[in-house]
Amino acid sequence: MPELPEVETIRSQLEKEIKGARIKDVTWDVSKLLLPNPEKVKQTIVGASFTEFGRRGKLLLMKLSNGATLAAHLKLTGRLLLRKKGDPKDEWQHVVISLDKDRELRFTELRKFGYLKVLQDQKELEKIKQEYGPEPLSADFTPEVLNKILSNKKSAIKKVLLDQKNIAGIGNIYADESLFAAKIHPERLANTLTTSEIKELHKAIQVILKNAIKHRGTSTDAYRDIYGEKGTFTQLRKVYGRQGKPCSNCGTIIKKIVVGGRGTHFCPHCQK
DNA sequence: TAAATCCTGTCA
DNA sequence: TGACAGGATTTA
Repeated sequence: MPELPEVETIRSQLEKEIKGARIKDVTWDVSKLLLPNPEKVKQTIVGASFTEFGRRGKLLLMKLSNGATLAAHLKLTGRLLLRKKGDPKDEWQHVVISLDKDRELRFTELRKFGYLKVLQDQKELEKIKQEYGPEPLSADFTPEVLNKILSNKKSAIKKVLLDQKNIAGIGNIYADESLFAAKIHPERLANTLTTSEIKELHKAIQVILKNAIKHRGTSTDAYRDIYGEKGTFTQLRKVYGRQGKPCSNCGTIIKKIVVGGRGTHFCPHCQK
């Protein structure tokens, strides 16, 4: 599923390919994917051009020349694909943003949980940005900041990592992978982690997210980049989706349990 | 805090 | 053929 590394991959690819591109038209066949409503989206973005591609957590922020921002959340199965006019229709294609030079930005969504949302102005953009916790790859995300986040939370560390209000951009794959790398059991209560464990976890989060970006994300499921290509971090994951297989570190069989209602993969021997 | 909700392809 | 997966929000 698209988490921080996947959205960051899409962000940088779009920046490279369509910065400055002008929006000519928007068409759709599922209204609920366009917020606040399709007509408003069309009216706002047609005629404008893309000036900047940003990201906050898993939310892609496409800034426009008219001061508005088109925000995209891909949830579990959303894709943004860059195609040429006349290319064969993509699977689950529901929104097409027609650009200059016969290009199309297509939004495909199998489960229809994701959305494209117009943010009218800077104020609306800032309001949404501040709903998230720190960006885990920014300079102000330090072990001390992580310590502060965890110290007053009496719930499972896995749950705390998934809450976007605590840290922005970590989803099920990278939560499990980070906890494995830090040798921390996913059900440990957040406020019981030692200083050195927090340091390890902080490092694991940063190393894993950076490496996943380098490999253009993980494609265990529907995720694809804007060219329709799979990410290659899939081959590097140690626990996510590897239940029943041996741990790469000790050979113990990887277990899958449910934590906070989410499938959670870990090594019962390595993670304490 | 836990469960239901949205949605549909995949798997048992 | 029914259970399951899952991000974020809503409801119990």
